[in-house]
Amino acid sequence: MEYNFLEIERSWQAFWANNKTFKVETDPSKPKYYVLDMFPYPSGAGLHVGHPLGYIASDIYSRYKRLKGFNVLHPMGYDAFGLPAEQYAIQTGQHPAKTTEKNIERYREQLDRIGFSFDWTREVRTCDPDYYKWTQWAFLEMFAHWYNKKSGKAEKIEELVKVFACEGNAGVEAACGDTDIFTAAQWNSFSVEAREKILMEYRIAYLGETSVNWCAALGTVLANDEVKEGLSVRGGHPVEQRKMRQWQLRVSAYAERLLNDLDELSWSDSLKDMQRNWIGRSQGAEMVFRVFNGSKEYNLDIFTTRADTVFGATFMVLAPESEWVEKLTTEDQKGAVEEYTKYAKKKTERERMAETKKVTGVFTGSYAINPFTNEKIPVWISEYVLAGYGTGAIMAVPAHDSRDYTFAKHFDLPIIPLIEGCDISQESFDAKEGIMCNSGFLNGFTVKQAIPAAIEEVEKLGIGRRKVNFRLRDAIFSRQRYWGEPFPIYYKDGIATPMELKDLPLELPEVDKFLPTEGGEPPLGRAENWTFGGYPVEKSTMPGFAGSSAYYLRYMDPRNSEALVSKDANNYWRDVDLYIGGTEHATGHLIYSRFWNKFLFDLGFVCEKEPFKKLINQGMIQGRSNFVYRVKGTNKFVSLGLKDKYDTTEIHVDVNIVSNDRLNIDAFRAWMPEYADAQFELENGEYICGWAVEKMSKSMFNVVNPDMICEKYGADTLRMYEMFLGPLEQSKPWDTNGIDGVHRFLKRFWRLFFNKDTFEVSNEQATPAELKILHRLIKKIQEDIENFSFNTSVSAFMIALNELYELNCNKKAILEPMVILISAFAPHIAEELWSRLGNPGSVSFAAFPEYVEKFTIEDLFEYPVSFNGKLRFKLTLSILLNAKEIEAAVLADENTQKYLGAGSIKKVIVVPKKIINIVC
RNA sequence: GCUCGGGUGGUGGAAUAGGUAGACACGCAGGACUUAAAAUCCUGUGGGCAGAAAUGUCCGUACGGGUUCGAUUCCCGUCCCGAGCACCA
Repeated sequence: MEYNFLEIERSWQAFWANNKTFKVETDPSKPKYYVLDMFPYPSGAGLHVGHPLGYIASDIYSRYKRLKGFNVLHPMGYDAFGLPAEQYAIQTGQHPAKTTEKNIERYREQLDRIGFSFDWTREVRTCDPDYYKWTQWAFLEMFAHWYNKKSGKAEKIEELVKVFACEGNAGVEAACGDTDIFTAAQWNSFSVEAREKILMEYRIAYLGETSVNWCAALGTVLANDEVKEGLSVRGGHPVEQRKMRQWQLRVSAYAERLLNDLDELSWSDSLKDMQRNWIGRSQGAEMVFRVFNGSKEYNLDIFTTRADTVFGATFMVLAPESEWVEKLTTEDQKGAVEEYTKYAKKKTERERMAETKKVTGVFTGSYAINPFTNEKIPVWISEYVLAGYGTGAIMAVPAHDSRDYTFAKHFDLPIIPLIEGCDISQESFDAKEGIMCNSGFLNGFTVKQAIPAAIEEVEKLGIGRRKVNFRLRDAIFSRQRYWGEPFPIYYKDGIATPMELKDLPLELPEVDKFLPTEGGEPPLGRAENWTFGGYPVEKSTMPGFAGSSAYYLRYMDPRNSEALVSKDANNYWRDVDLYIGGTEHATGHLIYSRFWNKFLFDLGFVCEKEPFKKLINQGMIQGRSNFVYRVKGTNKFVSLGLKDKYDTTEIHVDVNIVSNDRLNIDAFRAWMPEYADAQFELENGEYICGWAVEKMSKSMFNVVNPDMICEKYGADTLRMYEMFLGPLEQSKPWDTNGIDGVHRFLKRFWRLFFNKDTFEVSNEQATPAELKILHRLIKKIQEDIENFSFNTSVSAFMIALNELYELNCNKKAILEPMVILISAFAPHIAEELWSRLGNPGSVSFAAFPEYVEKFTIEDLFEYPVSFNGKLRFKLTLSILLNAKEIEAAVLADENTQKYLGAGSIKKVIVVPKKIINIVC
């Protein structure tokens, strides 16, 4: 009987849907396991064959865990707010909710065809008011809390207010913005506005002036991870720096915890490194320099990691945006400085990056005193100093910092070497090694000794202190867009006032157009009566990462109208055991989500301090493009092997009309009108196409649609082939060419259960040889799945099948366990065979077959290799026997004795896992 | 520039607490079945040399060294490819 995959897959998908096979409930009697995919943004283009890779892997793992007796939570939903839908709405006038709904429908159809074991009763959509109610709620909680550095967690702002009223803020150690010190008496005398202004500096969600990535084409600000090389990730529009008053999240308060807690996570080292790099902890010192502009004196703070090099600080540099620029610019220099700051301001991020080598700067006219040498040193301004890092000002040590070096050379400033024997004639000496010189009390110290010694001295002199700085900035949380979560904030007499939980969700209002208003306000400015209690409501919306930051919590209890997640549900499901998704979220979603979780953890709403215990990054699936070669100036196409004989143009051709790199000529002629009368020069009667690996995209004509693969080969083939393609975490091109092999395997597997057209399996007992095949497979599949080495498990299935064919084995005792094993990979065919074997219900909850070592010692000696009196045996199976048993077995083995000569063995050394050494 | 990965047949890739390199699959070649096609099955397939053949032999895991009885695997250096960060003081 034919393997009718279309019929089998259709009927079992219906079975799963009708029986809600994969619906889960909290069940304290069973261990939980939570497998999560990064939910997709439903784009209009639908899924291509690369998208499901991670979903297939997570589905295999989920199914495996179910077989192992776990209560598996495996949900799916949609990250439905986003720019493309809004851009599309601007162009067509269609409401983004409508296009999003349509796209979701298409995604669902495509996903359903692949046979995933999602619990769809838990589906969430970030654009659903019942969902974003809790996004807004979390924001309100952040608004109502501040970060106490003493207790190391978020605390209620009301408590802070009480402290202010009793003691002022001098004793408060908070992660906060710039605030002056005030006493209790002062606080109590402040106006409501003044108090609110101060509190805003403490809130975890706060409104503040900041330099943002402004994208004029999109009319909105973007997060750093939404900008790549000065262009917006979505759309590729230019992005510039601008100062704006925006909602922000005080992510930086959590920098230390975000960094430290990485250690306990089972994430790849490269991903952890990316986050460490992004958080960017650096240890050093903050130091005060006396500066004077001729009339007035100030204390200027700088940050350095090289306090040991103070003796070589021959000038200072301010960032052009620094507030110090105004204070320190003298009359003489005013014109030059203004010109320079204007120049620096109008430069876009992109231009700055392109010109990193160019040295620019201007002298302020002011001087500072080097606190160690007491020398008078000039204060300059240059764009190579960043306003957002440290204090926006540095002490420049040209001898030992390459940036300071180029600057000093360019403007002819003095360079003093501080390390014995270092050569600074061509470049600076940046390495932290060597013996100090020209450095007063530090002379003779190694650099490693000098750094702490210098900081100690600085602290002793009272001109500075130890300081840790982070690169991680607060997250900018406002977007001047329509299609996002509205802020539950209104402005009462100009004061940002939170709504209450009972007022949520604050739903998106209808607008006539999705463009900014003529007055430059965000699209919500078009909403009629966008007020709350008569007061105007915040007009910006939340960014894309808002809705995705806590969705894994919502899945635990998706229909709860009282809380984001109930205590019970959270205490049962706790955290995500396995998270699979792309590496592109390393510094965006995966940081914000961890921050969000930690915040809710501080407040006691969630019980785990980290959301994602284990994380796997699936590789990207690239496209494999095909080419035809047109002879220039003609409509003649020559096959790959002949193209060098002509002057040809390489033209992309739709991969769907090419098979095994052979062009379907009729389909090509029908593909585009201009090729209707194309001429061909063939090789051996065929047109061979060239190929290359490129990004999968419409313009390269290399997009392969999973629906098409399911139609032609079936979902089970698609699933197994995607895994067979190569290691999960590696990027690799999609190549439909190899899919026949996997499809053939499934057909052969199917036939094993049939005698001609009748389903027929033998009830005979299995032989040891057959059992060996089965148990080796069980062991291999189990190990492979746990190591996420799915490509080698597909191979293992193929090998086992070949061996069973050789033995002509169709015994139920062997085949039934194999059906269970394969059900994680190819669930449809497994269900069908499972039911034909006479089992009721779904194979999904069968027990994973148990591996039993049933083999004799003879099995161990397949490959003797001798060398220098040592004899080694490679074992095909790992040994559960202990060393003594093996030694006895080797000594008793006839073949070994014969091979080596009786009595010649002196010692048997067992190396774990693979090798036995026999010393003669 | 810094950080992290990775270089194995015509192709995707197996094999690393050092031990038969190239499993499995694609492709290709030959064959069987067929009026034909599809499907299916069988055989061969890293390279060189010798041989009618079985087979033998040498070379082969980016390149050059090293450790070792033995290196795709470990160490040092070089080259190339990919990813991330990029004036972070």
